[in-house]
Amino acid sequence: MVQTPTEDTAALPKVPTPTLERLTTYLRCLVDLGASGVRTISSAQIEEHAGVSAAQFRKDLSYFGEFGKPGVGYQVGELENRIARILQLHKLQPILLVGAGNLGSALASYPGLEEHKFHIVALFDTDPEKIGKRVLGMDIIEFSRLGEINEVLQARIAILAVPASAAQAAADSAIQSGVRALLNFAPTPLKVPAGVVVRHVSFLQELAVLSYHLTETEKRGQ
Amino acid sequence: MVQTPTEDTAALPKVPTPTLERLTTYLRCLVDLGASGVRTISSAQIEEHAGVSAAQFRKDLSYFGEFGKPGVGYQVGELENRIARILQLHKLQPILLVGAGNLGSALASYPGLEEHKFHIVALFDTDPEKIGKRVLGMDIIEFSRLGEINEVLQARIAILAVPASAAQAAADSAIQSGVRALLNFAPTPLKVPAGVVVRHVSFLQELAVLSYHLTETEKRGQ
DNA sequence: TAGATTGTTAATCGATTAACAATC
DNA sequence: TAGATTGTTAATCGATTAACAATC
Repeated sequence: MVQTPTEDTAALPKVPTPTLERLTTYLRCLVDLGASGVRTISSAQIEEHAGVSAAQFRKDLSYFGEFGKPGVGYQVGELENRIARILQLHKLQPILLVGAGNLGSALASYPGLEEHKFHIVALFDTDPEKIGKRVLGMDIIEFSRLGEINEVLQARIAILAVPASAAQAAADSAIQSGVRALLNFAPTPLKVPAGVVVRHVSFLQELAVLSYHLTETEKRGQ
Repeated sequence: MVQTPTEDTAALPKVPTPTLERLTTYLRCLVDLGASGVRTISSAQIEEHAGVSAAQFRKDLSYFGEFGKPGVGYQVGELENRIARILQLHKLQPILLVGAGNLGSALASYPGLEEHKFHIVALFDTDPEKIGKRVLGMDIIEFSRLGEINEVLQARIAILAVPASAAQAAADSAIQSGVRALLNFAPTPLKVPAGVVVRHVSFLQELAVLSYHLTETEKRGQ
């Protein structure tokens, strides 16, 4: 196990994305359990409450260190804090929201955003009709001013709730202004430089997958 | 390869979920290419336009039959139709929407729904303030009437855009009324009987994954 | 101490990628 | 026919599950 001199950080095993996604599930589960007075839990109890196998839960945590005591289990409060810290949910995250249509406005007022320390700090749109109108106490700002505005705000995350035709331009501007993570609600893939992370949420894609499974279950049932 | 007598259908190889998700990407790509006058495409061109490798594309299609001609490629229009058919996007799909808050209303008016033959046929909420109000020409109906209403409508897909606390009850009612596929926007896992498919969309989960990656890229960059 | 439960290693499973024979 | 490109098989990669030694 000789480390080559050029690698100065002992490359930790890369964390699988499904593991990261499950962390938020564990977190919600822990918050719930904590609220109902539970102080200690075992991986078996997580399995029951979160619907993720005990083995999977322990494996997931193992990417980040040791969290429990053999024979005892995990401290609810402590585990909650440590997972929140891993996901950076312990400190305020400023977020840009591009697109102030129906979806954008709904996302801006999504309950739980603030609770998870996500804070939408600016709202952009290209529609002159919308500029200056207010959503949740924020002015809607002309999209072309994104760069200038984010110079001050320094947000690193942007949500794109724009039509497919506008998505790439929105992404480019955001990245240009320093954004390094994009949540894309537009039904189109984005091209981004290395070092920028994109997650894509597609309402229609989800429905299509369900639609496929519908006929499958019918066939089986029939 | 002797078929046991109890298995009356030659169990087709199960289609991986990622394959189904990519089908919608191909579809969009094909629609775009078709609109710009392209008649024939190769898997290599799909790779370029859709950002999915040519090998992956061919493998994905292979679950459903043969679609192209060696040495030639695929007919854009034909492939488009066949993929739409696989996903059942060729016939109207009635959908129930439970929850007429900000998110529910935004989803109801999502552009592209109708284009993909998804049709929201009823909108439910428990809030007495909202009952009878109209969204997109539809009355908002008291949630307790879901069963009675769907007896007539016979929708098999429901979208849940309700708070976490109401999600399980909404799912139960929908399933009771004949729904077999659920798209869950509530930040909580659902318990459903076998034969019911659930897809879960979690805005906060997506943001949390991005948030994690942000610090990772910073570490690497640093 | 004995019983419980962890963290980790090894075995399994499934999806992606690469390679190529078949064929237009 | 020769060149191009498919559909499929085999090799690789990565994630999940199972098993268990370590330990509270």
